[in-house]
Formats: sequence, structure tokens, C-alpha cells
Amino acid sequence: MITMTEIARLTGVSQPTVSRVLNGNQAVNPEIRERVLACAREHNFQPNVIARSLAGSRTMLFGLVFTDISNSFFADLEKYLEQEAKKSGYSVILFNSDYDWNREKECLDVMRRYRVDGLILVPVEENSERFQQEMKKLDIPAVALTRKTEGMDCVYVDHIEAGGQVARHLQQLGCEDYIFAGTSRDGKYEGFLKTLKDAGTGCEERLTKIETKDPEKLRKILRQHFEEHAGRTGIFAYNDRRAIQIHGILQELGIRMPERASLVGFDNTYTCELLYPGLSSVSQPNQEMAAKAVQCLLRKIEHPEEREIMDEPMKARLIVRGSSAGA
Amino acid sequence: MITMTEIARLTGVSQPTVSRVLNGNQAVNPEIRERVLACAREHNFQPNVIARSLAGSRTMLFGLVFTDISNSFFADLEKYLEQEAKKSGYSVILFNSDYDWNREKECLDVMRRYRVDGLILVPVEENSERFQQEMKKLDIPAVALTRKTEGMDCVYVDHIEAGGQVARHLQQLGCEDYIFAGTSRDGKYEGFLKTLKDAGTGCEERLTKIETKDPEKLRKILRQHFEEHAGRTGIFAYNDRRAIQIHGILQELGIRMPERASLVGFDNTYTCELLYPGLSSVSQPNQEMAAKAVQCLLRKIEHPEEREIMDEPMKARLIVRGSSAGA
DNA sequence: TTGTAGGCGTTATCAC
DNA sequence: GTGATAACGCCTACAA
Repeated sequence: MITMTEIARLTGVSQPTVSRVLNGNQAVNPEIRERVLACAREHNFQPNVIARSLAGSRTMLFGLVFTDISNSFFADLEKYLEQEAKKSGYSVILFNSDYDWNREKECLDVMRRYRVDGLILVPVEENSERFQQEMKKLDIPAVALTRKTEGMDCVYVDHIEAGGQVARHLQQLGCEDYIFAGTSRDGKYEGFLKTLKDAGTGCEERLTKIETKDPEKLRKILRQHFEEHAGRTGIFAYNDRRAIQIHGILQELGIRMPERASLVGFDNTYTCELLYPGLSSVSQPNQEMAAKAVQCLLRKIEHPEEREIMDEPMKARLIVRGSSAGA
Repeated sequence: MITMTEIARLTGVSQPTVSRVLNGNQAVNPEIRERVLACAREHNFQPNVIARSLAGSRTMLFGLVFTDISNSFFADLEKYLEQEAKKSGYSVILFNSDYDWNREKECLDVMRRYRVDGLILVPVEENSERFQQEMKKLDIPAVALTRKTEGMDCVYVDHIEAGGQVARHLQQLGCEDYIFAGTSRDGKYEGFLKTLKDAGTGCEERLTKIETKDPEKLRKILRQHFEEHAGRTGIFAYNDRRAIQIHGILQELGIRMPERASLVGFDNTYTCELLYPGLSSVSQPNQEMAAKAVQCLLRKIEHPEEREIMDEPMKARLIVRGSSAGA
């Protein structure tokens, strides 16, 4: 692959002149300019970003660390992040932590080795001591994505508020019982529970939390629930994957949506609208989140002195479909 | 971030000695070794891969170009590719071409700029003239993934054979009519059609091809089809996404699977087993494909002289679930 | 407007 | 064993 020095030799000028032409910075003799450009085109010159990174001090790389890119929600985010980064000439180097803290730590080290200019990550355990420690000694601008993270810039939707939206929606439908399927680590459950409580009609006592994702167990629990409870049950799953699983089980058991079971998922992945009945789901503003994260990073790179932390939760939006439609 | 030169200064040795210690290559005085290692640990030294790349001639980067990572199938592949690359110390830099040739071309240029050691891509138009041209002048070892690509190493499953498997399966179920939903660009349709023809019972005349993915049109076509055809219809969708869409429409129309409609998708994404009835789908050996692609690349990097092209199609496997279950 | 010189952080190749 | 020294390809002064 041809280098600037080589072009310089071929066109009989100095290498910095070639650099000036190719970067279009300063004024150069039009004649020389043409000669150099022609030569560069002819040999399909591509600047060596590696060398440029070493000389300058930007690698034009963002590091992305996801927990699991095979989750459509994250894959979607990745696409937007890449798009947004490209607008500023950045490329991305990608890692999956697989929800494993040790891997995440390894990823961070690799990022350091590549001297990425910025880091966008979905932390595995955003509020643990060891993570905070690691972030403190990380000398790269970083943004936490989808999780509220103490002491660092973060872009996320308010899960507590979102959980509340779902609760209100299900209450309005006249649900008598409630099920939450998933873990309570990210605030959805908290918000869901709180809103049920606040309604004051004691419906929080009619809330069951199901943590298992084992299909057999899940089926058994649901069957039993609907045998014992005649009224309408609102089901809130902490992500679409779980919601789709429940959707399938309800179909199998012949429990009608939305009449007997009103189901709501989270992330509004593309499958939601393909199912029948369509799966209601909480939509996160993926594109805006991606843009915000990248812009935050860019700002920190441009102005390293500004140390104020960005932490304004964004708002999720409930998309109602057939699985929890009203009358 | 601390450098070798800095460590050298702190420990009173020369920079090359620090390099020797940190890379564990050659013998060094144990005393010095300890001193250097201690200093490196203390400052959490991370070798500057950028500088190393420039000096040596490996960037330890693989470039990945997908058409659309938000397709679960590709996201899944990405994860395996990353895993496999990591085993050999490689990291990946990722791009989406969005099924757009111009973007793909841009990606390739960026790859060149980063001097990636190898390239794994899902080509947008693997057999077009311009793509072939581009590949010819690409001076980076490259492997085409999921698509048979003339004149270049490629890792893919035999779509024609896979289409045949589906045809035989649906025939065995006793289908009287057939629908293929999707494009015919990758051989699935070809194989499907060919096998139907070979059976000699004239069933290829009872094959309808639906290209639209517009939900309204699709619904209308399917409704009409089942109004006019009383027997069992075998439906083969060119990917799971389309299959899931059809699954939903059939549910909505109250057309029973597998009795009236026997549905088969492609890619065996995780959603298949969550639906009810479970969605039959053709499974590609993702992990093996990823491993094979990476290993092919590594071999080409190690032995640039070997020029034989790898092109042995792998075999897909049909996973039968409720949507096309037999009696 | 253009060329010279130095440096970015490594690796590799020499002598010592 | 260890330390100079020269790359790698580019950028950024500074000098002409």
C-alpha cells in the first residue's frame, strides 16, 4: 500500500507537501497539488490511520462494550452508534462482555491498548465497588449506556418511570392481578410496584414476581395462576425476549390476550409487531440515545477540562398493541 | 498512560530492555526483570498497540462488514467471530453496510486505512462486476461470509441443498400447494423449486412466490390463497423474520399450523422456539462458520504464498417444530 | 509556498 | 545480557 513518502518520491516533492495536499490544509502550488492528487488517485492511496494516530494523538476509534450484541436491542443501538460516530469520522471497535465482569475488564484493557479516544459501554454491574474503581482509574472519556451509573456520564431511560407507565396502563385496563417476569435489578420492577402501591387499592398484594426463565417452570406457574385467578391479569416482562416467551406459552395454554392476560414487554424490538396479537412494549429512544452518547463523548474529547457529569434520564414510551389492548 | 520509555527512565534501564521484559522474549537479568515488572504493574502499563502496529506490521485487527447487525443471525455470528478472533489475540472493528454497495465500499476503504490484518465480510452483491473488481485490488486477506463468492475464499452453507431439504420435508407432510416468501437471490428458492420439480408429481406448478413484505399485501395474499386452496400448504420463508411475520398473520387469520399451513423459516434464531406453535427453521452452523472464517484468515495471514481458494459449502440442518410437525 | 528536522511508542538489528 | 540506533508513516513546528 502506497505511502506519502512514496508519493513524494514519485512526484518529486517532499513528504510534508504531500501531506498538505492530501489533507487540504494549507495552500499549495496548484500544479503540484494536481500532480500529487493524480498520483494518489492512481495508486488508490489510503492514509495510514495507525501512523496518523501515533503522530497526532487521536486514534479516531471509539470502543464499544456490550453485554451481548445478539440481543436485538443492543444490536440496534450498535448500528446507531456506528452511524453517529461515522458522522465525525470515527470508527468503532466492538466487544461483548457476555455479562461477565472479568471479560468486561479485559475489554477495557484492550481498549486502553488501542488508545481508543472514547468508550461507550453497557456495564455488567454498574454500581459495584470494583466497577467504580476501574472507571476511576480509566483515563479514557467514557459513557455508560442504558444504565444509570453513579459518578459517570450516562445515557439511559428512566426505568422506574417506565415501570410506572406500564403499571398505570394495566390498571386502566382493569387488571385484578399482576405478574412481573424478570429480575428487579434495573428499576422496572421498582417503578411498577411503586405505582401499583400508590394507587392505594391494594393491588400490590396481587403482584407475583417470576424470576425463572425455564420454559417448563414458567408454563407451570402460568397455568396454575390462570387456573386460580379468574379475572384479568396484567403481565409485565422485563424484556421482549421474555415477553415473547410468555406470549407463546399463553397461546399454547389457550389463555386469551388481552382479555385474560394483558401482556407488555420491554425494548419494542421488531418482533413485537409481527406477533399476533401484537406485543405491547416499552420503546426506548434508541437513535436519540446513541446520538446523545456519541455527542457526549465528542464533547469530552474536545473539552477535557469540563468535568460536569451528564445524567438526565430519557423517557421511554409505551407502545400499546393487541396483547394489552383496551376495550 | 505510561510508556516503555517512561518505565525505562524510572527503573534506570534502556527502553529496549523494558520491551524485552514486557514481551518475555529474551533472557534478562532476573533482578532487572522484577524491577521492570513491578513498575509496569504499579502504573498499569498497557502496551501501545498503535505504536506496535506501526513498528511491527500487524495491527491485530480484523475488519468485519455486515449488511445489518440488527439481524439476530448476523449479531450471533459477530459474537462467535469476536470470540474466535480473541483466541488469537485479535480484536474486531465493525461496520454495517446497510445493504448498500457504496457504503460497503466506504467500509473497505476505512479498513484499508486502519491496515486491518484481515477482512470478513457479508457482501451486498457478491457476484457483481464492481464487487469482484474491488476485491481484486484489495490487498488484504479477505473471506466472504454466508455467501458463495466467485474467486474468493468463502464460508457459507449450501442454500440450494437447504432449500431442497425444506422441499422434501414439506412434501413428506403431504402438502398440496407451496408458497415461497422472499427473494430468490441466494439459492434457497432455486433448491426448493428444483426439488419440487424432481419429485415429478408436478407440484412445482402449485408453487407461488411472494416477494412483498408489506404486511397488508401479505395478509391479503395469504387469506385469498387459503380461501381458494382447501388442502395443506407448505410455506417456506427465506428468513425467520419473514417467517415470524407469516406466523403472526396465519394466527390472525385463524389458519391452523401445521394442519392447513406448514411453515418453515430460515436461520433458526432464538425466537423460533418461543413462538407457539414453535417455528420450524433451517439452522446454519454459526459457530463453526465463524471459526472457519477466522481460521482461514489466520492461515492466509501466516502463509500469504498459499493461494488456493477455500470454497466448501457447509451443511444446514432443518429443525422441525410445531409449525410444520408431522402426524 | 516548500523543505528540513524531530518526535509519536514500539520492534528489530546491530554492536558491546 | 544490555544499550545504541534505525526504522514504521505520519504530523507539526520551524526554517528557507
